[in-house]
Amino acid sequence: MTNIKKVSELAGVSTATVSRTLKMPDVVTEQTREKVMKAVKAAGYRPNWMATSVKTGKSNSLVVLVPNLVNPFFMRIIEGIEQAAQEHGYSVLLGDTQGKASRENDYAGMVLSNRADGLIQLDHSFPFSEQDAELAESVPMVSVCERIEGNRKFPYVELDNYAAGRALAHHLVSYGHTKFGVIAGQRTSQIHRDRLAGINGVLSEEGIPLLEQNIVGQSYAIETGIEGVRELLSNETKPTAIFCLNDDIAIGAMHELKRQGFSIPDDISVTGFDNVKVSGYLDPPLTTVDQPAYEMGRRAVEILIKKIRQEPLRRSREIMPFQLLERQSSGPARNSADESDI
Amino acid sequence: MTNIKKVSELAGVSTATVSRTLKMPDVVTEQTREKVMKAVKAAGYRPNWMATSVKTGKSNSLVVLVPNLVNPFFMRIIEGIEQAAQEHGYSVLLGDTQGKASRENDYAGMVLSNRADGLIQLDHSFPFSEQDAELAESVPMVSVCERIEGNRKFPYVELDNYAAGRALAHHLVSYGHTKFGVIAGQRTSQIHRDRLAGINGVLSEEGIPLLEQNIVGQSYAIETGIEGVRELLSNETKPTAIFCLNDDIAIGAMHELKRQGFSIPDDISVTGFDNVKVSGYLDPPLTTVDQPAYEMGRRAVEILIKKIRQEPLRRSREIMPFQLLERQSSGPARNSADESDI
DNA sequence: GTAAGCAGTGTAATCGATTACAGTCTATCG
DNA sequence: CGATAGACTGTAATCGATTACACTGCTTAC
Repeated sequence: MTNIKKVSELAGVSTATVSRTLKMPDVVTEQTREKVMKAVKAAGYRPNWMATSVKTGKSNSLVVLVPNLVNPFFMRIIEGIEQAAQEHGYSVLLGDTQGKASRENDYAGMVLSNRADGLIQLDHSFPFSEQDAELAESVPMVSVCERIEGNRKFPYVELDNYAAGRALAHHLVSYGHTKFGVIAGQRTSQIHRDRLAGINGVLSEEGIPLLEQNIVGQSYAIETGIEGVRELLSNETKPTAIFCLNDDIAIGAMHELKRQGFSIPDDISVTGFDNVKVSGYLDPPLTTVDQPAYEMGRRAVEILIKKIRQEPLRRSREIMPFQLLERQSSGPARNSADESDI
Repeated sequence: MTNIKKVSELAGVSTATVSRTLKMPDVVTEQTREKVMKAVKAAGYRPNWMATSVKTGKSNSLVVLVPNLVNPFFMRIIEGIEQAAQEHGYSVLLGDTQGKASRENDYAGMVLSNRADGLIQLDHSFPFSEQDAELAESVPMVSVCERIEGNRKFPYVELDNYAAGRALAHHLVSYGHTKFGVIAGQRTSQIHRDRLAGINGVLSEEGIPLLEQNIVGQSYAIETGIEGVRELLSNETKPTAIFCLNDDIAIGAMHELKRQGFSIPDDISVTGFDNVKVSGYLDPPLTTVDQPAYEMGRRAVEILIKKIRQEPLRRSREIMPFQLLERQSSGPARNSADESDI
């Protein structure tokens, strides 16, 4: 292994000078700088990252906790995180938690053992274990999309999910829909509550009931959409419009509806959430809410780095703008009241 | 910061004993073990990861170089990588290269500076810069899906892309197709060459020509599929079947074909490659080749760790099995020879 | 001509661990 | 009873850097 000592011997200077040449080139003479640089090249020397980290106490790494890697929406966020981190000289440790607490504990522990300087949580849970909870209070941590549960004071970057829920609801109500179904994801998350509250807000203002039995599903997967549709259609009052709480669910829902011979949106309208790449290329293209996922990832990193550097935050909540994308999976409600069978 | 010294004072033992209690619990007395563990708990102590790494010379991290995070196929691979790494006590540093050499250099450099112990490359390029090339010879590196270019001797895990190309071609030829189009991704990659060679192999055996002008596209994106279809349909002889060299391209191609009023597969058959999650839920579901992406990621890690530990490899090429999924986007070729307009 | 100041470099302490080596204590054996 | 082995524990060197402090030599000011 080529270390700083070897280089210093090669260059005929002290290790201190080598270190200075590399970190603060302007404090050494041009002569020595040249000597040192030549030795560095000759030896193929790279400072040992770990050693530098021990000394400086900074790892220049961030951990990102993701419940599920395959969701393209998360990946957009992570892309933003990765870019911004890179630009600030940080690197990203990937923590696929699969939503399991033990995994979260493990990855979150990285910050406590100086393996990472900060933590970005994409899920809604507090990722530390009970016994680490106290230590964790001072850990730089930010959540994106979700809000960390409990009355913790961690900053977060999220969408105005309530308003987005309202926007979608208004959109469908204005098309004359009165019978709704909802296929939900993780029920325990704040996202779920906010989106549903937004939808419910509009519906109750309009005097439209949303029965508990018409809210089905509990995971953000394509299969949930399929099962959700089956469940909704087995109820006595069939919906003419289905809110899917993310695009994957909507993909499954649309697939199953078409398989059963329903036409979208003529028989039933479907909406999603997130605007993943494919949703614009489905048949029909999916009406959904666009989230600036990439930008949200970037913002999370900027906030986190401020936290790490102990710079003051202007605000601890960052609400990003959404955009309702009215595409062709939603349309006017059927006129007649009886489409009990096709 | 709570360090080992503080704990040792708290427990009334030496730092050596603390270290031993944590790493080799069986060499200390039960008494001291208890004392130490109590102090560890009381102080909320976690060994400093960086310090351990400096001493042991191992970072227990792997870098993964990905050209594009949003491709769900890559994410499946990374999921496998992440899982396997975790199980072996390694963590994953994510390197989104965007296909740029400078980025690759940066991330690959992590191994040279002891920030990571090994490297997994998902792209086909040799990720080190010219001046690092020599040092890089001894770096533990594995490529997945792709093969690192140049006559380097790095192990890789891949599909039999040639055979998979042949399988798809056989499938379409057996349906009576004779006029083909290909929408390709990255032309420089080995994958591209192998898949195309497989297709070409079958076609030439069958005496079916594949003109250069019917091979279009050069990136693995949905938009490539759209543009590719436009380009193919503007040629004088229109294809009755289109090979898309990945599923994203196929998604775009199907979308554009349907937009132009073509029926799939009645007018034109479409095939993909990779079997990403959504491809089974498209309308019609996409005929494609399934790659065991998750498993490939796992295998890559296993091989890499063997390399890191300098254990001998049984073989340096790992060819994974594929599976042709015949779904509904492909079917019999139209009988008539003239479907010049619809 | 001497003191002060400054630029450039070296010496050695330090970061937080691990671990070779040495030392202490107890148990066992002849 | 003394020697010896074995079980624990402590001391201090070490990993590969960074950096406070000290030192040297030169310039400038009085």
